[in-house]
Amino acid sequence: MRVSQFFISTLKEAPNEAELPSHRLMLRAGYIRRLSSGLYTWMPLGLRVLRKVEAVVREEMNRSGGIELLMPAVQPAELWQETGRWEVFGPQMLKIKDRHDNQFCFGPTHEEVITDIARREVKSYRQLPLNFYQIQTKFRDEVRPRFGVMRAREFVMKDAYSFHSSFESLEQTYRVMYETYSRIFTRLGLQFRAVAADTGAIGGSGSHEFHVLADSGEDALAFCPDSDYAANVELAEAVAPAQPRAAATQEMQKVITPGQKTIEEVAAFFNVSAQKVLKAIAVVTHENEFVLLLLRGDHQLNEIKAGKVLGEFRFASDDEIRQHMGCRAGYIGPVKTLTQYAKTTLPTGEPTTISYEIRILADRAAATMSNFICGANDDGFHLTGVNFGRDVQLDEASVHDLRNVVAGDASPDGKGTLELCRGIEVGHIFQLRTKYSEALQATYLDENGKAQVMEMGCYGIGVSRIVAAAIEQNFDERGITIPAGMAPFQVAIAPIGIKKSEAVRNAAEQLYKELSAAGIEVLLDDRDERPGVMFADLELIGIPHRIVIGDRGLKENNVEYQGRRDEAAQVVPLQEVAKLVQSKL
RNA sequence: CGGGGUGUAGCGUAGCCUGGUAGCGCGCCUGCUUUGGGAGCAGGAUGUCGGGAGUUCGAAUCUCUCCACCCCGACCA
Repeated sequence: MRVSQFFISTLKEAPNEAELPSHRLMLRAGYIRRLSSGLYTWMPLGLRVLRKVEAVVREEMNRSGGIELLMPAVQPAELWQETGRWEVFGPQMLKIKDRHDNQFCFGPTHEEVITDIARREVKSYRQLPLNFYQIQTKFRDEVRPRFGVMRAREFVMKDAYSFHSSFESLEQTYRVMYETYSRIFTRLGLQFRAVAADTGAIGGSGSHEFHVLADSGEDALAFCPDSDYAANVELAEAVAPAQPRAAATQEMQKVITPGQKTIEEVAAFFNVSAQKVLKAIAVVTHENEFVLLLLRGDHQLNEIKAGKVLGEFRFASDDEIRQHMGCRAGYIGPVKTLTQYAKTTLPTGEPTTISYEIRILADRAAATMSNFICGANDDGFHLTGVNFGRDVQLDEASVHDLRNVVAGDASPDGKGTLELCRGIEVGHIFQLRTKYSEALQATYLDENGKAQVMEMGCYGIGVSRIVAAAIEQNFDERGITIPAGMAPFQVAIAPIGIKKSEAVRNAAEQLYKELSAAGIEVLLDDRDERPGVMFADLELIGIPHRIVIGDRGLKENNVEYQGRRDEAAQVVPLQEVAKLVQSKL
């Protein structure tokens, strides 16, 4: 490709809407342009990258038995009503009406459509297993689109769905997909990690996420360097401390702590570590019960874990905290120095107060604290020397895993300690089991001629997100340095003074033809720009290999080669540069 | 949706507090010079100052309102 016949549109400065390196660079390099919040045009350069990723995904899916098809992006409401997800999916789903006033949605995912295909087309166990996939545009009306194509509303996804006559068959395909995903991300040259994951809204049992490792990733991952344990922090179990609770040695005392509201302030006030301070978090369940969650001061609540114990819940408002605890949020604690009262209204309309016991749930680590500090349920006061058993009743059933694991925690598999890193979720595989096949009555006839519900798996890859994630992992101060397998072109030729020097022009043209004929994607910068402009652009857009041709070198019959990540260029005889480049590809 | 912030030319920004004909850098167009790391000189084009309403003789600037976008939280590939 000649630059003069292509379209390159780079920016010296990134629009201020972008914050993340990958987002800024994709805009600067002219990979993408924003149309509206969460909606992006893939510019010619960016589209080439996107297609590269697609090609690898498609190739590996085909290799491992995937069968490609293409489903409509627009889907009828009736199908979604059959599985009950028309309501459940909520505002994330873009709902639209046609001219006949019939309801449709722009597909956020395709379990319903593919299961409909399966129930119509698959009749016998002899046809199973099957693994259909497509690469297609999805739309999810994200609460908060951000980071460019990383979390766009419209995005390209590879979604695969497998159907089976037994759970064993599902497990087998699941393992094959796990390996296929690992191969895809390896081929793309990405540093990634597969982790056990929460199954979330899609449901089902087994599930793994594939994350591209990057500090800016939205997910925290826990892994054990000494074993193969790895899980999303959402899921990673915080095991109970090995040490039992130490005996109470201090008397409980009420201490005036004016203005000390946060854990940090209280710990500093008493000159102890946050580990000695008990964190109390007030929440309200969907049944409107006020509950106190207890954590060690240095630990953080894991809302998914708490949700598994409590069901849906929300954080209590300041008013609710005062109503139930009689003080402000910074001073609440589990010790009932006062009876708890709640203001309420009698059926007669008369205001009154009732006393009752507030339910307490403690994290495993919090439950082993002793002689600790906590709020006194009195504005401006804390209690020291507090102990469970003596000052706060806590039964076994109230102790749960409620916190996020932290680095240094024991690995749940007992084989060492956990480390944390951050990742960008680019793939997710699920064992759906029969959730959708049952709802949609996708059955087949078994060996005995009996109708059986199909087992299902589903396997997603965020194709467009991979491009952003790859850049997030591969950039420097001059621009994009993505792995060659994803780069928009493999080689760039930068001729200096192409319009002036016939020697340069001839050498560049000949090299361009030679490399192109060898099937290499070459970009010839024939713009008659100054070298600085060419170098800056070619580096920004992330071409892995560059050949510079100038009169200076040609006098000695030399050109320069420089890899995108190389420190400096090397001088190469003109005749040998094609061979050199080919050896690098 | 809750909290915070920003909207001035294609991009980045000054001006706003204290109202008085909208400025700069980059980019773009023309010409000449220049050509190994985002050139120099000369000339030029481009703004409903996010929209609307109001206050005022006069609004980018003050007030109200709507909108868009970004950031932090709950969702997910």
